[in-house]
Amino acid sequence: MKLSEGVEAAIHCAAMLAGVEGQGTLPGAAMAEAFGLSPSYLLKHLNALTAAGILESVPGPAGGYRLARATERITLLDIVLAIEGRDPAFRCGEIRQCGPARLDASAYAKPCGINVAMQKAERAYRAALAEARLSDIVAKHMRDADPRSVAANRAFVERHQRPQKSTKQTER
Amino acid sequence: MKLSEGVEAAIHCAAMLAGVEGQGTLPGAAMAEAFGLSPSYLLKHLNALTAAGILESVPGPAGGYRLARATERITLLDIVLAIEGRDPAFRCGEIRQCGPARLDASAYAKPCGINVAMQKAERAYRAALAEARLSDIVAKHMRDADPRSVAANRAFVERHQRPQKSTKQTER
DNA sequence: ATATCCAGGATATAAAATATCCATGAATAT
DNA sequence: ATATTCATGGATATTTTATATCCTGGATAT
Ligand code: FES
Ligand code: FES
Repeated sequence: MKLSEGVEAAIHCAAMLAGVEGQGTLPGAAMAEAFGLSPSYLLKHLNALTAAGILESVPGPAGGYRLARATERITLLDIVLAIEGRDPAFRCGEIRQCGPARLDASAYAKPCGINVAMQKAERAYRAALAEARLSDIVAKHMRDADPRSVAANRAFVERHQRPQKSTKQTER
Repeated sequence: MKLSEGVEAAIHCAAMLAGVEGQGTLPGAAMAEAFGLSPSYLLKHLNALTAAGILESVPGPAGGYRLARATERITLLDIVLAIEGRDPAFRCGEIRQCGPARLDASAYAKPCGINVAMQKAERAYRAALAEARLSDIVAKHMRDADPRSVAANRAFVERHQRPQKSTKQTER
């Protein structure tokens, strides 16, 4: 049981994107630099977040990433599932019927008790993650973290964000 | 996030060992055969369970494994931690301070909010696993599972279990 | 003494995570 | 329209981890 490092990176990026104004975007390379990560690899995770509908991507110059919906409607569970996949951590391999004395299939109709106990625990895990909204994370950071840190973060997005200018704004 | 297959094997073995009578033991090779697993690899996991104090091992002929304590005092959490290790699934890599604009260390004194949210979810997961006692698993199996299956399991341990005879019993 | 079983280390293979590179395509300026 | 710039997405390499096997040594009952 081990979560990939990409999960941490993805959450940090989402939290940072929460700081851009309006429809502005933030290039992936900038976020990679901000956290000292390899850009090429981070893009893969950002890609996964985009595919999951958590982020939106804007190609071309002045492009980048932005959040696809409000921070109140993005949870840590959304991000974790997007990066780690939606499969449960424990998977019943049905090894109970892999022995030499295999019975008729009807004897294994009911799901095994081990699996239900494991899935119950995993539901508790996911429920806890679903309670953690991105808005809570950023709010708590603003309130509790060191002022120098929040100022530095704000300055960083201020410097790298790219306001979406022409078409999209006039369309609205 | 993915649990190793060894976890399922370990739980099944523990449940099977719950069926042996008294101080009797069950050889690891027999359990490997019962679940269609590679014996050499299963021994590694059983070894981990022994090191964690969940099982006891008896060398020599008439040797094997037995539970180290009552089924009421063995939880799925015990087994999962023994196989997967005690480290948390999510580890804060402190990438917030890996960027180019690293501040003074005092700015990162407080633990980051992302980590606390993740650890909170993991505590919920472990708490749920700690609620699941091995005695519950076997009781539920006896009650709900197909009668043919429980009979086959009982017959299997009956055939392979090895009663501990001489010294240990006379000592007591 | 012999046969059986576990413990542990060394080793080999398979799978997955991590990291890098290049081709494609979109927006802007000329 | 065309060329240029930039980011995305897919394809590819490298590293780490999990899985599986093998062998030696120690312990115990027959
Ligand atoms: S048969 Fe093993 S967990 Fe379901
Ligand atoms: S700094 Fe990234 S999770 Fe703590």
